[in-house]
Amino acid sequence: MKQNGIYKIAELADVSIGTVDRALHGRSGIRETTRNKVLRIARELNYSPNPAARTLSKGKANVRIGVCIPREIRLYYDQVRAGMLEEAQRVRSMGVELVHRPVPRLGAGEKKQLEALLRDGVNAIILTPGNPEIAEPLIDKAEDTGIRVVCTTTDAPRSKRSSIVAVDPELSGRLAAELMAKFVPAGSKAAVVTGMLSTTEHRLKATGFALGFCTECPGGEVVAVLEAHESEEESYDKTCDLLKREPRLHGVYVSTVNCLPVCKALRKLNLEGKVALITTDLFPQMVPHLLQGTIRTSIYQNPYVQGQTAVRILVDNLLNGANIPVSNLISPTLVLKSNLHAFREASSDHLPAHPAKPASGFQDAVLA
Amino acid sequence: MKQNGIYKIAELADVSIGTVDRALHGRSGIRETTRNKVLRIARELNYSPNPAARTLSKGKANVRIGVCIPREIRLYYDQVRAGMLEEAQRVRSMGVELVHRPVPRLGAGEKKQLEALLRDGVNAIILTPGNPEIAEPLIDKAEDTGIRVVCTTTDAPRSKRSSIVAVDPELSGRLAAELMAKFVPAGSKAAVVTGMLSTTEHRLKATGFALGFCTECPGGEVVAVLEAHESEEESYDKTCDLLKREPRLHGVYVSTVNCLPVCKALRKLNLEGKVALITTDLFPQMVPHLLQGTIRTSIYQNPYVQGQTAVRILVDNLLNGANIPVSNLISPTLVLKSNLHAFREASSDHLPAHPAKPASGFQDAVLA
DNA sequence: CTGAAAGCGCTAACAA
DNA sequence: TTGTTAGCGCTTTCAG
Repeated sequence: MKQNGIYKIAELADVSIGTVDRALHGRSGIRETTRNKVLRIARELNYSPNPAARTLSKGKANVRIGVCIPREIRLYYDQVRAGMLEEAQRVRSMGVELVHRPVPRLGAGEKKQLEALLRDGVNAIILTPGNPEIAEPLIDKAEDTGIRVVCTTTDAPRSKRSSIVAVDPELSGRLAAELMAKFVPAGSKAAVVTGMLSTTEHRLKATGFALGFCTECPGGEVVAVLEAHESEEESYDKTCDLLKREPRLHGVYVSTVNCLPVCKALRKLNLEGKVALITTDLFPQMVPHLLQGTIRTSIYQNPYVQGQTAVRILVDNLLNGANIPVSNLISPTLVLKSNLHAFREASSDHLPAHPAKPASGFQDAVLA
Repeated sequence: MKQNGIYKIAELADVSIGTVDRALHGRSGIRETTRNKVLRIARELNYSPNPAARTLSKGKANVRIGVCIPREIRLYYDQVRAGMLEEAQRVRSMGVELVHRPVPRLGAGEKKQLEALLRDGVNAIILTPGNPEIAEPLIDKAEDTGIRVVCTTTDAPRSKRSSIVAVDPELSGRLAAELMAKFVPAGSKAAVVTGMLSTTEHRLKATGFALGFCTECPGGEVVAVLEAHESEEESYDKTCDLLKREPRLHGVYVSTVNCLPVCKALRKLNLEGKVALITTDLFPQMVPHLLQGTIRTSIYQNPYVQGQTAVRILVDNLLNGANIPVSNLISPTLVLKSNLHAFREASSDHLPAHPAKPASGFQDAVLA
């Protein structure tokens, strides 16, 4: 007389565990009435499967999560990937595995890679949609088949994606504005350098900054929003123009990762440290500018945590049936001179994971 | 012919799986030579046990983690606890359970509770040592028995604890100083309000601030370090004294959670907004002071993440045999007006975890 | 359509 | 001191 799980259901429904299994999984070869009876009882029992048993029984690769993100931009996506890998590693023994289908650059060929993931038969997808119009139908198709899609860093808000893991762009902009207002005198002029305002995230950062700056800086004004399309040259040229055109400019907020050309322009015009610069994210080449004060602070999007979180919520859902939070808008972190070394991107000693003392339990014996 | 895990070892060692089990777990009833042979082979095979199988076989409560932290201080420990519970919940199906042995206040009766935990036979302990001298021998005793001890928020650096999860106190102080230097004019005077300088954390925060302020603020000077011993009255009185004594004081850094008396003192002397105040952590009563600018920013220690992390590293170790990082010094986060609502302590809508769409897989059927 | 049975890798009780 | 065996809850295959 088994008293647990699937056996209990079988007993109450007066069928075999095989039939219970068929009912629970929507498999074929079962009469509708039987299925309904089993499902009803399962619900009454508040049944929830035992992930350990399932993992053990199925063997490896219970849960396959497809990942489609760019290969690299200034380390940003490397960090996202690292976060995902770490989290996947933790649950590997539970049969979770990642299936990578990277795109070379954001949005480049994501249709092909997404289609490949669907063919691969993954159970869920993590994606940075670069081209929402193209990605949306595929996202919707996946979700309609029961494949969860989580967007990260960028969003496809009009799709059926289950969740978004990203920083709140409007908040980023407002945070930048609040700080800028503390750095520059009242009545200052400020500008934004962004990618493309047609991208939702960039637009929200820009408007967040503009609104925040007006509120926080008495008499302050945002005199320009430069679209640099992630091009170093365009960014440099437009910034130089602006700096010449607006001699009373006191602050610049760069809302993309593309801040080096702006630093270069400031140096060229001998304005380093005079114009307050607030940037986005962090990579090694930014470190000297932060240390010498050209960059006052940077709004860090925590790519590592984003990757971790995306995997985590999917695993929780797939393994434990946990709900997926509709959105995971994380608050950005501020990079300053004093905490600079605490960020992975700026510290040379990657992951100082000491071997620690011999582990407990059986490991004691094995490692001894 | 089983080819995996314990069977493989048994086959190669030419013993039964029962013997392998005995060897691996240091159980009795096995000859030393046999044990060594088995262990050698296990190591050669790079054997690592299957947590799913183990969980399934052992039934519930595979891994019990003892928790000894204060019941509450301004919500801080509530957040720590929430983080621990969430993380434990995620792995409950893997047989992880928390055993709570709280103390009423930091350090109050922790000897008794720690001893109780040892009697309870927990596999690991999470602790906020309030009284390092008292806790240390017990920590050492636990570690000597193979019971991992992780300290969080506060440390017992001279004990054998396996790890510490906390913010870097020196970094907190330096960060406060760097910001203070950006808020006040050159040549300003500043002060620190702390708990007791005999506590390592408080001392490090104070010295971090002092050093940082001298470096970052040209001509700046830290004119006082007030020890308030977490007493509201003492804090208020000493702050009032200081403000009267030092009319040219431009900044105050409160390195404990005890900031309300300082706000009160500033109001009393009509200095709200004139003296830049930087605080530590966050609780609802601070919100108005942040919004109106009395508190310029607060150094948030992320108690929720600390709780999460402490449980997480122990589970990873106990379940997967992962190494325990020697230290987990997390970087503090800055609370400002714009991101205020992103913190759990300041937002009314606790955990807006939407039910999301029907889950995938079998859940579809069950929940349908 | 449904049932029976053999594992998945490990633990624990019982034999030898 | 060592071997054998019956589960743990679920999946999957093979018979009915």
